[in-house]
Amino acid sequence: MPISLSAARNESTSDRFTRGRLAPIRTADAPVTLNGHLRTLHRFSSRRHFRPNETIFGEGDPADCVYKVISGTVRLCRSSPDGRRHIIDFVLAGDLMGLLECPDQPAAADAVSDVTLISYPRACIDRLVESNPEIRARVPRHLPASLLQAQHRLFVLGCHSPKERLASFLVRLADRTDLTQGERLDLPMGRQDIADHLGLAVETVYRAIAVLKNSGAISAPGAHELILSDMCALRVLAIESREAARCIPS
Amino acid sequence: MPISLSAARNESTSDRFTRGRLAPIRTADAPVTLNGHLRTLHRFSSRRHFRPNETIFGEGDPADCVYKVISGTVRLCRSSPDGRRHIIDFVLAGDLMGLLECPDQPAAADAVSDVTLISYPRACIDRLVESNPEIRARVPRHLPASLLQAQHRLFVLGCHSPKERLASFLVRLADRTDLTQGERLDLPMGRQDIADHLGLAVETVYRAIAVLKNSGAISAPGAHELILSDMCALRVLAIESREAARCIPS
DNA sequence: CGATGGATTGAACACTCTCAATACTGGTGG
DNA sequence: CCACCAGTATTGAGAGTGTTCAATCCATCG
Repeated sequence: MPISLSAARNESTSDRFTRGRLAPIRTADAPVTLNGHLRTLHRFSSRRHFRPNETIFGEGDPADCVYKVISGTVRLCRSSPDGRRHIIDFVLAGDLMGLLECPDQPAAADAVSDVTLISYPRACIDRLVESNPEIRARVPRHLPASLLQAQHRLFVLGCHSPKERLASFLVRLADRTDLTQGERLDLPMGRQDIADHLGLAVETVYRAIAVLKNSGAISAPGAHELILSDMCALRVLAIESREAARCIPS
Repeated sequence: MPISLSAARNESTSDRFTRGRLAPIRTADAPVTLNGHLRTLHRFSSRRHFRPNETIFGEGDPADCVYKVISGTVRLCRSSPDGRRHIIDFVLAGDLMGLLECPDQPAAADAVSDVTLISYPRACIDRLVESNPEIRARVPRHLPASLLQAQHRLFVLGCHSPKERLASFLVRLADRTDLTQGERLDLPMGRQDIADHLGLAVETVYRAIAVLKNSGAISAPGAHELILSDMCALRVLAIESREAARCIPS
């Protein structure tokens, strides 16, 4: 189960579903069951808080919960015995993680910044899903999205230069946070995290940032905030394969 | 005759199908419906053949079919306008492709070797799945597996040296073809394909192969077949993160 | 039996990584 | 309030590795 479905821009689905605001279902006995499960879900869910760099769960831990990140940023990483680390993805506020079915966590999760999340026992979720065709039809939409996302990142790691990787990363982050042109982009993660996410050395990340700054595509008021002044240029760099360069200048 | 013909055939198939020739679904008589769907599926499926390098479908084509590869090997690739190409994965005989729900193909597919496959209209599959809980329970298992696989490859591309990437690739190929120790591994794809899959230059692939040969881990009777003489060493190289080095010497 | 395209190897180069040094920053304690 | 400290950010220089360019070999095919 695990891995992160961080691509979950499907907020509407998850929100409604976790908060029990679903419209009543018309099939014979479904409503009762559904409400029962929702109650159970609510009863067993718990809100938790983590400090920066605190571990939420480790690689290989039993994957018995689904999490919804309320605030803060989480990183999902895999590491090899010799210390190399790869950050599969960052999970932002509003995203779900742990949706992927799998007996134990395929990646570790730890807090990048202060994190608040709600954990739901997987069994409850499963029952809820089973008992309700509507939910069933919606939840699995996350997977295809994550898979597409992963494939795109494979493309990036396989073919792109540091500058392009960074642009890719920034563009996606901006899109995920509904950033409007010129607004400040919050970068909760450190440079090392970015490096491990993009398959680069930290210094290379700094240099890529410097290059983008010099070219005028971005500016950096602080280490943890950027202004993407030229989204158009960034999108061109972050070659989005066939939907390439669909550039909408401000 | 190649592409246009096949595309045309595709079209007509799906057209006919989507024009509502299907029996309506009634929950009551599921068995009947199921059989009906199976019949429909059979009627609209078609067996097709492709020569090496022939295109099966292109990136962005409407994704209206699910394919089962009967024989041969297919490569799924994404490419950027400037010619860089990444091979997401190879599809081997017996594998399914096109299961991912998505309006249009996120990657192009073309034949590596001579390929025979059967295509099923997606809509048929969807109805079949909907109408049968057993099938429904099975089909979606593919996705989590693919996602895990993709995440593992991200790790490989992000953190591993050419030698390690090659080892990873070979080990997986061996595992997928149920290769027993010492047996010949068939490598249907060319060196360039391997390079594009591993995010390396062709020459680097040659050199990685040379290194593995010199270390005695593999030997190469021909360009398209290898003998993995030391699977153990290969698995150690192909650091499989937490299940690392689960080495079972012959 | 040339020819074309893939496989293979060599050498030079470019780029990223590594190592190392310096500058910030927030937090702590005097 | 300021000095200090630890961790992170940033920049520089050199080394190593993968890429690029170029040449050769080999096999399949007309």
